[in-house]
Amino acid sequence: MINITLPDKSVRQVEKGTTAMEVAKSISEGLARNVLSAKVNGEVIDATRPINEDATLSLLTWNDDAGKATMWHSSAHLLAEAVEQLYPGVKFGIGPDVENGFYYDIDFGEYQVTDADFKKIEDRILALAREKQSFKRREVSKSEAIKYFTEKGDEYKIELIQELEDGEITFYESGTFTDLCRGPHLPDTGMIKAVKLLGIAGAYWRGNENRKMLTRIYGITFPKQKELTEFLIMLEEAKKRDHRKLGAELGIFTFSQKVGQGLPLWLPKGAELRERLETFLKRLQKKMGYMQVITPHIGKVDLYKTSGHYDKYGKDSFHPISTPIEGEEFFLKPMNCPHHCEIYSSSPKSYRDLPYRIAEFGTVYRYEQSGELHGLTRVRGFTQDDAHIFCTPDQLKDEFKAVMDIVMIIFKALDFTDFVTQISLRDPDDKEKYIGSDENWEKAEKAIMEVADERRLNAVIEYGEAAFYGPKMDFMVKDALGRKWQLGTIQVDYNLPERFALEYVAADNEKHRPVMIHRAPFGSMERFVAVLLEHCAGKFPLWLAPDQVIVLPISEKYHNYAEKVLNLLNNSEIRALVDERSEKTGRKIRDAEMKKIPYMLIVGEKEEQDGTVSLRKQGEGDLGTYTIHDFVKMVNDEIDRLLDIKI
RNA sequence: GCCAUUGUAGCUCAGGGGUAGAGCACUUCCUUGGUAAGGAAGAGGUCAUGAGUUCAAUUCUCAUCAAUGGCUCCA
Repeated sequence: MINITLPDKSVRQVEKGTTAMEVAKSISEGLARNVLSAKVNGEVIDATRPINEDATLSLLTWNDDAGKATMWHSSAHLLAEAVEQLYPGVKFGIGPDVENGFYYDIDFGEYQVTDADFKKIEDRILALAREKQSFKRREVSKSEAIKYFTEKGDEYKIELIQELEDGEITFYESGTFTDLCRGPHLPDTGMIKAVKLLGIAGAYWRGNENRKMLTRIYGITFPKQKELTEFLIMLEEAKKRDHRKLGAELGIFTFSQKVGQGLPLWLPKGAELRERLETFLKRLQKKMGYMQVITPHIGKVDLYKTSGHYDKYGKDSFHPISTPIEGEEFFLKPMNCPHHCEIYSSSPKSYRDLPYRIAEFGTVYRYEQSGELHGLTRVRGFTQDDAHIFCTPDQLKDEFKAVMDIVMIIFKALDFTDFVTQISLRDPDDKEKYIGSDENWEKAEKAIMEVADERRLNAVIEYGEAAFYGPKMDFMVKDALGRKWQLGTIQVDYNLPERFALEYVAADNEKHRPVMIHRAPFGSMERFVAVLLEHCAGKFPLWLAPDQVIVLPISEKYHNYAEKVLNLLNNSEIRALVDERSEKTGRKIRDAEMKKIPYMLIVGEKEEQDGTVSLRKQGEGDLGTYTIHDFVKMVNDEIDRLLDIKI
């Protein structure tokens, strides 16, 4: 007998070799019907696998992320089985579950699949699911595994097997399809009731752009048709929040084929919005001891040879600009740091001058691959809310923390509560990608890890994601479709100070090397505005809204009064306008609602007589009558509350 | 950069080898109306660009440019 501990801490004694499914059945048949897989001693396994030792057990259902993952992983196998039946001779890469569904990478050979094939494949998947195929797990030897796929003629699987240890290889067989797979899988495929293939894409085999591109089919499945319908509605809703759509509708930005790919044009309302964000950050930075600087958009090629950017990115970047002088070349600046290093070294520095914090909304240009460009989130010309802090090694951690404070203040002011902190370190197996000594890297990485520790941050650590000159702490926020974007970034750098031979005179009257922090709390104005648009679905917080108030006169007779209200609002620095079209009130309200203007003031005979306004809030409706004075105070209070920032 | 899809009015889209259509938006007129669409008329397109096939191309073919979904990349 063995002891099974359930999540409620209750313990059950069962026969050795009992499966999670059997435990579920002993609790209730209903539960058993919903079990997708099981977590046994922390490891997710098939619910049908025997448990042979004392264990903690959680039964996983559709309500658990790991349960969903099991369902989607099994769905990937079904996709493969369906494809293999419909298109004999195809070869398979890998087919895992992902955050929202699953995919399978498939080599279709000569056949060119398109989404016109989807219906046929979906129907076959559902038919196979209805067969209630069970997944048979079996351990195979390496030679046996290679033999199977050699006979089948699937070189991708053979390549995968060759990298595995003999003794750890398992196959799962369901219906007519057998796959190299670790599992786990569903008890049977009958639980898959709804399927939708979401898209088709090329994907390099093993993520290597020098290898063959396979066809990746993305899909998602659900235990109920209704959930699929809801998922599809959710996708439609997300599209409405797309910053590219909202940006056009609200007059924030546009692109022009003539100006060029990835080069955003900021429209008046967008430019004003950006200015408000910049002013907000500038004020904050001033309080925190930063000084604004301004540097040119180009610099001599030598500058970037010194910094290392030329060697690293020169070939794949905008090429240098030549001049009438033979051999003279300038680079469009891809970074502000080299310029800022030169500002630092423009005069001798004493330890009393440190930390030396210089900030600039610096516009930079990077030749991103054409396929990478994406709305405002990935562009070729953008403005970083950049700053560089030059400090002594002793000051590093406090300075780093102060920058984290700025990021948190910004995220709080804009209600970004759902973000991930990521610590990006060097890839220990590929040090060639980075500049600088091991010693410098170790110091820098240690500093970031310690700060994260002291702040009790629940950070994700990613190896190989560091900048080429130093490790970073990044703050990632999701867009409407759940894609993650890096916004804020803080980087510790011992290397550029060395390359630029930066120094300060310390108390010991000797020359020392400062440490440098690169930081951009917004990341870039472009990406930040994009994520902000999606985050608030175009309904900006009052202090940022391009138009805060619209005055809606009931008829032409009240235009004079409307103008008077407008003047009073403008005098109080409230951004307002009057809708003087000869339309009915209902129409004016609808249009203002669609434009997402936060407040509507309806004025007619009653209001003119009393010197009041009838207030309506976007998305909420009628709020009653206010005096103009009270309304102005209310707006100002709301803005103060939103910007109530403690430093 | 790679794979796939797409490009018709400001926007959303229909159409199709014989040089174009709807709704919304826009302009003008009528209407002066109290909390999410009042009525009428009008204007607006080199059908992304360039080449080819054809008596004839916006429609077919190719190339280019751009967009979309992924892959790779992201200082």
